[in-house]
Amino acid sequence: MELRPDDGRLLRGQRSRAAILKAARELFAERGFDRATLRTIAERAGIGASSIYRHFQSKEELLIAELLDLQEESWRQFRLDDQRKAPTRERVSRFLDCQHALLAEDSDLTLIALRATTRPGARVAAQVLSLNDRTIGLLMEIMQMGRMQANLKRSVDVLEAARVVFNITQGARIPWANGMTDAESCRKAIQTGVDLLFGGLEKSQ
Amino acid sequence: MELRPDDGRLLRGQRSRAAILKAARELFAERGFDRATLRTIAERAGIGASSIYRHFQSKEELLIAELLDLQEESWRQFRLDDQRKAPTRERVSRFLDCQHALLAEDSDLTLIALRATTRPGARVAAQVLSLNDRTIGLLMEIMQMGRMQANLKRSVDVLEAARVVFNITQGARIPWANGMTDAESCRKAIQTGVDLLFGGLEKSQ
DNA sequence: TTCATTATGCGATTTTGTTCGCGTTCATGA
DNA sequence: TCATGAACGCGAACAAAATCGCATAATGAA
Repeated sequence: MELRPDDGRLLRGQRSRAAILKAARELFAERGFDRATLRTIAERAGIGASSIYRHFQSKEELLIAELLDLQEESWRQFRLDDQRKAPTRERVSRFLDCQHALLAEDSDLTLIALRATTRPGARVAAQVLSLNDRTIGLLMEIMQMGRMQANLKRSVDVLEAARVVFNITQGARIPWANGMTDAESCRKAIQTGVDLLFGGLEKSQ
Repeated sequence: MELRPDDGRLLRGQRSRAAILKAARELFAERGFDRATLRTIAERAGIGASSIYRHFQSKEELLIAELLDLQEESWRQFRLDDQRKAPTRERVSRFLDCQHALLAEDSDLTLIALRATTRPGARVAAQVLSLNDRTIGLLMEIMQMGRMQANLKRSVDVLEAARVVFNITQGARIPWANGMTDAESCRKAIQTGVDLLFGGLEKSQ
């Protein structure tokens, strides 16, 4: 039987879900993902620890929900003043800068998203991979436009190119998220990588 | 006080360590990393579960030891008939093919190595990151030679270029390790990525 | 020998993510 | 009014990695 959207049980559930997410965000920010236990999150949210599993399938999902919002926001900011006629390289750079600006505030997010992709079969892995695919899709869109405008070589496989760009960002963030480089070096590494990709390595004769 | 290398305690420790690694490899191969518990590993190795921690700091380290061997082996195979005068692109491709051929037999290894890099502060994370750096170093060597032989543009930052190549491989392996593509598609994705990087995306005028 | 030191081994315990069984609440329909 | 079913909540329990305190064995120094 179908429940009406304003059913009292559903409403209570939504309040709980929101309280859990709020508590989780706070505690992740205070102690980091691994040090924030589900029991303390539940306590702050005012419910029992096991009740969390009525709303999320795993601890990681608590963070991924946040990553999803963040990505949406970065795309929104990018589109805010995207010059569709600008050179493809510049558009890609701006896209990555928008993303970096937001991600740079929370290295845990990057790390846990990556960790989630090492849980084959889990729903959270599929979520992150599909989120990655959406990012790749947007990059592909930008590059496809460049290819049409004869800005890029016609021989370029835009899907593969978008994947390469994505992998460059992903790879550059790992040392940063491990505290081995700062956010600015991470940004520069991404930019350098993109420049190399666009310009190519081989001497043109 | 310094212990002699043939001290009875050290020898016993080495035997235990070897037994643990042997049992771990077998069980990882039989059930995969996550399904192999430390208790069963310890049981097969003929020791107590907690004793494993005398020799390794975490379960993941048991697998990383294997990854280390595998990398050494792939480098050995690469050097076996490396044509130092061949075009840089070809040398890089061969390098990656050697690596892929060995890794393709064990997707768990790739996945757990990646997961290990999401454990900031842990020794295993540093181990994997430093192993990655060695791979990047070898790639850099190859490209530096190409740059000297005027095979690559002089403006190329070989370290960054090597990082990009590495990130391409790393990124391409995630969907494969999650069972979303097969090993051959993974290999092709790596090759396509490298080709794009060498050729560049932009139209040369 | 005796004592101190060091590496190793181990059972008990802790920690933490997750599952289970049961109860509660709330709308619906006969 | 009362049974039904669905979403939610919870304490107990489970699973597995990791920690702790203590015991044992091996060696060298006194």
